[in-house]
Amino acid sequence: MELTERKKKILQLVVDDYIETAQPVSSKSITEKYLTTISSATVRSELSALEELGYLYQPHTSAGRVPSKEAYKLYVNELMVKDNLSTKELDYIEKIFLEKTNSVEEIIKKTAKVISELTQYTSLAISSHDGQEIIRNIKLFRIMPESALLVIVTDTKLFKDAVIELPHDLPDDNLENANNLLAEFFTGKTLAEACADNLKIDESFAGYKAVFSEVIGALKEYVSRSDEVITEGEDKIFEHPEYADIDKIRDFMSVVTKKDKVLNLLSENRSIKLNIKIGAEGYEEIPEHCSLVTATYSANGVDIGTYGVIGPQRMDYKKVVSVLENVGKILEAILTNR
Amino acid sequence: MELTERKKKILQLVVDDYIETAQPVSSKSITEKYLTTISSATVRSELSALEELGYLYQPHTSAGRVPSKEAYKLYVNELMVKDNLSTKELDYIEKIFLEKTNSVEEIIKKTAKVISELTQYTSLAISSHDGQEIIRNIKLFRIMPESALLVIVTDTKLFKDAVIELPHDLPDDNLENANNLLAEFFTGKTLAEACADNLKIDESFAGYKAVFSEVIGALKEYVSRSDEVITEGEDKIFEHPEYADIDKIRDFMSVVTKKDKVLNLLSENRSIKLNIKIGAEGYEEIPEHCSLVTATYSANGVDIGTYGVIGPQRMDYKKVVSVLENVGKILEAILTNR
DNA sequence: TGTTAGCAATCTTTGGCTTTGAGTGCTAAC
DNA sequence: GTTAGCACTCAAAGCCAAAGATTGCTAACA
Repeated sequence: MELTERKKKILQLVVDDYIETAQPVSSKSITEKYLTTISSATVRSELSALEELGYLYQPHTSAGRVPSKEAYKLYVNELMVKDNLSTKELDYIEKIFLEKTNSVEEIIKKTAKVISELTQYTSLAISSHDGQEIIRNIKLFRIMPESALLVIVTDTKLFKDAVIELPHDLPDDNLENANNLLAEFFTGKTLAEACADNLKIDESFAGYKAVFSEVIGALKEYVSRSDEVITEGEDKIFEHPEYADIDKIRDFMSVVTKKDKVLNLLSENRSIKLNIKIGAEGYEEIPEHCSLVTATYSANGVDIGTYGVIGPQRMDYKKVVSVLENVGKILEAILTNR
Repeated sequence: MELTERKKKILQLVVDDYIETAQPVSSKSITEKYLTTISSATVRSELSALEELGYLYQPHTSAGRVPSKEAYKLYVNELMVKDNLSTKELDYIEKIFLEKTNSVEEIIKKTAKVISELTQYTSLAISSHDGQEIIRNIKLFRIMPESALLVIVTDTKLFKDAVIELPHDLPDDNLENANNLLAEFFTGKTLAEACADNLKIDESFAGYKAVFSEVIGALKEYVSRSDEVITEGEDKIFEHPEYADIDKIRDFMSVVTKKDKVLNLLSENRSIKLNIKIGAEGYEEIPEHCSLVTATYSANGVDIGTYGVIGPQRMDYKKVVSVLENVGKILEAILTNR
């Protein structure tokens, strides 16, 4: 059977209506609200055909139709008409990002908040690195006799710090020397280069070999792992009628309250610009009744974070995609220009 | 009417049983499980008296008794027998805290995690300062032409950092000078002294007045506000049968997922060693059906954080209090000794 | 051949009614 | 003061009927 234009149109209407109302869509409501020129009997036969094609199903015989996962997939790929954000919304995004923001953490927190507020869904965020950030400044700062704070500033103008161990009783003068060598050695290199395994540690660094290996360890840790995992608006899920079911809420919360699960979810889509997962799709972290939309943002060609929206399968995809795209555009513009 | 010893005993049994089973306690179950020497009719008349005194109530006529808020209050003050933690539990706490931990953030995260895992309730945590920490080291580190990272190390051996603005085009040499002056001026002072308003900025600092006022601003911010708010085990609430009700879960989540609310809750009890709130008790942040137990820990006479456990009114108070006390003891011992 | 009106069939939802069982309060006896 | 016995109360569960929504099917129509 062929998917005629009219079938597509009706499918789109069903999906849109179901996303809006959370109620199975009847042939009658289609003809009353949208296609007033044809009869409900005609729509009925189309719906019945769409059901046979696997795009719709009925919760029970005397109910309207509900979109299947296949329908949502077709919808996000072909059928949906992206929302245009209001100028109010766009201004809001700009206002937030024009405020001074220096650390990786702050950027991620802010972005997660903006996304959750505009979409009215739960947002997830991790910092992400492809290792292509160039080190602009790197320095150790003693905080205890045997440990130091390593501060790294990269060309995204965001900084990151980590605590490292110092060799036993390293005098302050030597720390100064070590700092000079660190600066000389690492400044201008990308993070990836800085922690490459074949790095030649020059003879002159011999005395600070221990320090260097600690620093490289910290850099590797920074590049390979996101320690910042943020979730915002976890309680937004309660607004959706299909989550009147306590077990679904529990499923949902057992993901969004666990940093390691959120990290896994976002990491796996780190390299993908925009990704839409409808239902679990094999990921054990996503409950079957949920959908996840993720986006990775970058500035100056360098990844700065992966963000996601998690919510019911009946998610307002057109709104979510528009918000993610617009937030990305504005954030990237602001971080690139400064 | 008098609260005889037998009435107290029966009340204790009712509370213990209700905490364990989450079911209204019947006269029959009391005589079967605990007081096998007296008849259920006798217990019934005692229960009826306890109800008249306001300690118990019946969900409906043909149900057993449930403790009132008054009963829980009496229970935590007089009746409960504190749990002894197993050596396994105590070893677990020690093991966690013996790992190297340097930043304020890490300590708080770890402690919140330990408390949640041992109590099986949701834990809340904020960093807290009474301003009595002595500054051991303070330094600025340039991260951009016009901003610097301020790193402060105090005698609790934990560090904290903040980004501050630098005056326009401050040369590196001057930053070095400023650092020397900062060290000279602030080292040895308590945080409270450091941000006292009547601080005399000496003539010789004149050139760095702007830097100093930024630094003092950051110190004030650090002392007055907790920016670190941690929650752990938000999904533990689902384990409790009285939270099969979606509205209660929603109430609960709307508190524990909002950092500002958690901050308010814990801040108000920051100065209190151990505090038990049963029901809202006038705090709009606490749902009426919840209880909150908080504790503030300190090392070397300096506050290091306020922690809380939030859960159903039917909370295992004896376990929670024991865990909070033991975690406090071990944490304080470890932070004091090092 | 596609569209439509009409109608029986299906199945959820709601409300009321009954039964069952747990637990109490009261009374009278010890 | 304690206890056995018993009537009373009320929630919970099961059952049934009525109401309402929506479909699929059929036959007629353009």
